[in-house]
Amino acid sequence: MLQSKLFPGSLKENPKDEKSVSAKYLIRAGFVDKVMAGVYTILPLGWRVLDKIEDIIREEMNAIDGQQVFMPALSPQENWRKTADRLNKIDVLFEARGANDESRRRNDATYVLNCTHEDVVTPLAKKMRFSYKDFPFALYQIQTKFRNEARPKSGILRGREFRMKDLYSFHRSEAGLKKFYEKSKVAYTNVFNRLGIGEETFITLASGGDFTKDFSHEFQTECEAGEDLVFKVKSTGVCYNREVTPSQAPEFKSEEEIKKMELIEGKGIIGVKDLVDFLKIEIERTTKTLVYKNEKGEFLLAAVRGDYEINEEKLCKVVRAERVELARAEEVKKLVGAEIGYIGIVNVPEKVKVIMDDSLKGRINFEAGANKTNYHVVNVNFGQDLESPKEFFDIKIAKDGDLFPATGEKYEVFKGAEVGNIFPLNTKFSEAFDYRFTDKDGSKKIVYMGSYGIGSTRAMGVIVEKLHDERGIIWPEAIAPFKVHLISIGKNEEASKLYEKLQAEKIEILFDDRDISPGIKFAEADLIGCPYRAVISAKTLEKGKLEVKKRNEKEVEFLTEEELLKRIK
RNA sequence: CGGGGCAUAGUAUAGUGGUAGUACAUACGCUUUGGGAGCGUAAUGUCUGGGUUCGAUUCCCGGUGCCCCGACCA
Repeated sequence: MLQSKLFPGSLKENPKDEKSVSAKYLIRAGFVDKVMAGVYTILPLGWRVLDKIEDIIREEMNAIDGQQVFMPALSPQENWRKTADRLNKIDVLFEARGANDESRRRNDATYVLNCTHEDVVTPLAKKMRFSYKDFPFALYQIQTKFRNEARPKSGILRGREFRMKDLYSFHRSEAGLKKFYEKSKVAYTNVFNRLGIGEETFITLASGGDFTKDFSHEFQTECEAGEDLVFKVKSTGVCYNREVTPSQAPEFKSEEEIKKMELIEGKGIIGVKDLVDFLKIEIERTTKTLVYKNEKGEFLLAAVRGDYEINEEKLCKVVRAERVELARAEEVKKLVGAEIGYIGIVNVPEKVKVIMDDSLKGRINFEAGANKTNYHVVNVNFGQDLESPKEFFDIKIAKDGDLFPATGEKYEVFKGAEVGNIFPLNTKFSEAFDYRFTDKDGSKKIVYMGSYGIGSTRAMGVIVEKLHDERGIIWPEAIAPFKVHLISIGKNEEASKLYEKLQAEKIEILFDDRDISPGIKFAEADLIGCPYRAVISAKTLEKGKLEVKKRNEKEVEFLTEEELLKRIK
């Protein structure tokens, strides 16, 4: 490719307002162009990279017998109503309909812009495959997804429209699903290794969300621009996403006499921060108590140490509830007789269930709401002012500094960017679409499914986040837009010859044939980040050699054309 | 979803109730060629709808969009 012909060709101004390195470099070097928040055009340079990333993904999916298909971006609303009314529940779902009167006169239907394809692939599979002989099988596609994100961020790391590989597997049994699920982990590991981010990408246990009660597994790349917090158990290497991290609070120790409980008026003192300032005590001494309601309308109190937050998903598991939500102000008042803000774990009405987090355990002389409007109590002690509960639970959101309960070791905590995720869907979608197969004995059995995603555009962004220096991007050879960036300094004729020669050898080469100052050429070559830079100038021609430099090395070498060819082939 | 800010040339910005300026980029000419070159010339403009006004790019209201912080993110 001649750089004089490359679109757009010249450098963009350094984009202001872009905080993430990947957005800055990818925009400035002309890999992508921002159309609006979270929506990007992939430009020729970017497409060359993305195409290679997706080829690698494709090869690994084919290796586990995935068959590629291409499903539509639009789908009928009806499909999305079948699964627990996902049409109304998925808060990132877009719809599409005629944009003007004339268009709507022709066809006034409203469609869903797919944000994932379980709701399309399940009816497809159901139409085609229904004998036990047909299983297992897996379909995948690489496609544009649409998600109405509240806040797109960091360039292509999180967009409203992005490309994703999604694979769906279908099995006769849970065991079959499990087996394939493990195979998919290996395939994913291969993908990220080949993309050059394998060493910093960790399989991370995460919530299955609405999809499944089991854990799902995320592939998290350690990355400052990432949006997830990953907790790693150093002794075993197991990683947890913050949302599911088992957490034990570091003990809050205070060697002191047990004091008498004291009622303190603190009108308008609501919230942990107020309390800390007002009572002049450590935050660990305060107690955060919230009133929840489960799906049956039963109330319960949940309490954590003041420096923690409650993890509602953990709370659900502890009380075996489908879901919990915060009780409304009037409900709280009716239940414990005090306004929100003064709720505590002392003087709790008999009938109300209290779930205490283990961060409360072992404290002496602590604070709590008095369950009396405008009052708090201090110097509260288990055994003296309230019964010590039979059991403490883990219902808090983990934070940096927490310990892994099983071994007591401190977690290593880092920010991660989720480049892939895999879900054991089990029978969620097959039940919803009534997808069953006929087994050997003629009986109808439910199909087990899994879903497996890799965001290819996000992966491209994460790779740049990981592989760059102060001058620009450093692409791994496997996905670089070109292998060689040839630069001529005043000697275009000689360079043209070499360019044609290398092209004939099927080397991917970008030739900077522009008549501009060498400084620009060097700076731009560093920014674009091809693995090899070759320079032809009066100086090199004198030696009869080329100056060759690898992007990730400092030293230059002088090689003959043949030596260069040998090196890069 | 909550809070804050912004909208002027391709880009980044200045300024004004009456004629809109600068830089970079672009085009042309001359010079220049190993780490983001110099001089000269030229072309290019106020997001959208309404209101106030003799007159609005400027003031007011709505819309749209963008940015930042937080919540959310199967």
